[in-house]
Amino acid sequence: MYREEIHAKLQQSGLKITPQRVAILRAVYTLQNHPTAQQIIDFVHERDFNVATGTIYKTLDTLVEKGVIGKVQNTEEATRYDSRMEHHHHLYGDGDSRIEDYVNEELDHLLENFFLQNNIPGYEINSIHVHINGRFTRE
Amino acid sequence: MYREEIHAKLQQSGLKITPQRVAILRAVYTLQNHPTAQQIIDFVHERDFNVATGTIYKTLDTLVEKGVIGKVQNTEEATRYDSRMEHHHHLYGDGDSRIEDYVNEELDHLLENFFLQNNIPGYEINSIHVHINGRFTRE
DNA sequence: ATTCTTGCAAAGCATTTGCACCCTG
DNA sequence: CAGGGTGCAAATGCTTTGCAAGAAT
Repeated sequence: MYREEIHAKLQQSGLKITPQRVAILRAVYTLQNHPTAQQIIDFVHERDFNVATGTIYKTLDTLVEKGVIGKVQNTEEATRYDSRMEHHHHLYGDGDSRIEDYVNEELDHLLENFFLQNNIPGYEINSIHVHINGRFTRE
Repeated sequence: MYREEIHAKLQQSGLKITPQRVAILRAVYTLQNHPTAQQIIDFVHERDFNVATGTIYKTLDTLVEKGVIGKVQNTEEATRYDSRMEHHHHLYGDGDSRIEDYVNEELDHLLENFFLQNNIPGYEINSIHVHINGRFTRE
């Protein structure tokens, strides 16, 4: 990803172009494997210059907010436990801490068949969980 | 969930039956909405007796390990960022910190159609992300 | 000047760890 | 008395926050 493209991305999102943002964005694009904040910090420190930890976190938040980059989906709260042990999926409530179980064998078969017919080279599937995001319209 | 069932669960898993474990397990079964450790701590303190924080965490870990209860899937590390903004899914490597993107429009359509035909009462879907767990057999 | 950014260090929170004690077979 | 279980408090690790200083328009 070239400097010009990074500049363009920032401009499109309405953010000012600063050396810190350019460096952070370049780190995210360069580090392929869904980097953590720490990996981004290390990369920036090595390749560019010192950027404060707090700034990295703030900047990453800003970039996610503006839709320039994404976050790998996690519950982003504390770990939550589950009393159901059968295979099941989850419904997440947007802006809601609710998580409901979703059990549907037909869906399981559908996915199983799909991946039997659409083998992923170099990867052996163990299990598939569907994360459904949406809004609860009851209770 | 009755005391006898909880005792049976513990016994089946080869764990000793202790008041702490019974109380924690009852909390997980009673608290419906995928409780956090903190919610379990509060519940136990209110309904039963004081159990040390460290004990709750250790016990929950043990119960998950023995397959008595589950954890809601999260990356359980630090937040990870994603440079790809198109809709996509993720391949997770078991025992591997790798996360790869999986892009497949056919899968997206399949899921979309499935949920059009299988409406979830009281819930409005915004987005669907498939978490695929498995093993990378390359690199 | 006003607003947006940054640096820095302290604070916050969820979770883990180390160790002493305890109980049970 | 050996091993598993627990309590407690300190430590860890990731992330956030508050505030003062700097840069940009």
